Amino acid sequence: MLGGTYPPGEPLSEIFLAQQFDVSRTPVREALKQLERESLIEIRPKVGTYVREPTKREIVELFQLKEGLEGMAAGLMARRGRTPSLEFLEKNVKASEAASVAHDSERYAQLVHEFHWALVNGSDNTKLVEHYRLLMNQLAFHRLVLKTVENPRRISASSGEHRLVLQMIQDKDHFGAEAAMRNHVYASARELLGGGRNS
Amino acid sequence: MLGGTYPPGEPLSEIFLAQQFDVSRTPVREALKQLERESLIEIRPKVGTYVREPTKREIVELFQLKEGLEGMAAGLMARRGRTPSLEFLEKNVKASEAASVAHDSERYAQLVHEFHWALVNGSDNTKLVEHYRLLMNQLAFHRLVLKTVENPRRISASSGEHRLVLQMIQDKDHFGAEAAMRNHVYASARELLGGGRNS
DNA sequence: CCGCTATTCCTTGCATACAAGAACACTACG
DNA sequence: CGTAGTGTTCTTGTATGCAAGGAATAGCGG
Repeated sequence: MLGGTYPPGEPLSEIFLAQQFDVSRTPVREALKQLERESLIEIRPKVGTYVREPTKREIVELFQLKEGLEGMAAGLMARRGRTPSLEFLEKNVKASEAASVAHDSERYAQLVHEFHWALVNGSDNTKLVEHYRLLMNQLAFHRLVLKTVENPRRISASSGEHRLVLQMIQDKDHFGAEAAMRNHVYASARELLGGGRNS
Repeated sequence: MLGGTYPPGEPLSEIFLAQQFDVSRTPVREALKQLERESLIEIRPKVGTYVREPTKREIVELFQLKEGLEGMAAGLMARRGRTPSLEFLEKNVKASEAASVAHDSERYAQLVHEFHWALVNGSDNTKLVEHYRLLMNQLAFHRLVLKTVENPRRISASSGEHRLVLQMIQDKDHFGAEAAMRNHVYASARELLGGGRNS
């Protein structure tokens, strides 16, 4: 629904959105209620509905969760042996390394996105996938995350970390895979947030 | 809302619930939509609304998630030093051990519940708490979990595991705390589900 | 007696009218 | 000129009527 971008803090009246999508207020209200449960908007009763601005602390918390969930996924995937997800990951890492040496940061960003999702899906745990989707919904629409890291050094390091995670999964080292993935997510978050583990 | 127990598979008509709570269908519908998002019920359009029965696989997946999230929480809490949550945990473990030797399984079950929640809250990560709450909502209403384990041997072992987790947190060993908590959750789940890591 | 078909009843989905409350602007008074 | 009071207008919350679709059942034909 909110495919585009509404500025944070902007009021979203139900009647306005209803006219936008040419429906009544009822389905709009249902959608807004969902978005409120996902912490994407804030509905103040009898006052108005506003696009929510995540606090810095929340961003840090979300990245901590991301680290834990993706680490879990890596560990679970490492126990599974050869799967279509693993083959996809292998091709993805190869393509990432190619994009890295070619300095094609846009393509690399896309491949990174696919890598993380393939890994989570590869965990073969639908509940984990569902929680991860919720988590990413909160992070994805934040402009902080949208600015793709274009630092060539970071891209090269990130690519190496991806390969390390892949290697651990191939070796069925679930312990190492989880650690490697956590380290990778932590490093990426640190790059985005500017260092410092706690707020 | 669903404080009580509706049998799984039972149809829940909106109009019936509306009469039950003496409100119109609109707020009932909103509540049901939320419960559907939490996978507690299933709304088949133009057909009916039914209490959802989690599959065995989903139960296993949820326990895997529980293991990961509670492990995360233990690790995060171990980094925090002395907090009110830690003091609460210390008192809780003492009380648990007392209940264990007294074979008061009912009191022990209550203390276990408080232990897990105190630990998650002690992580000081509101997003983690929120995801954990969602997770437990799916598990709590399942009768499988409600049958408190009354095996004295398991109670004794569980109590010891709680103390070990507490010890690791006191020692600020976040790595050990996470491992100990994971092991505890895994052992408890195994007791409930009857062994076997995968379905 | 069995199978097919049409109809009726039930459900949820949507649109709209009304109610309640909060914020804001305007006015009157100190 | 400042401030308190009041009225208007906006918002969301709720109730209700209607529409659409699926399922079960009754009726009919073989």
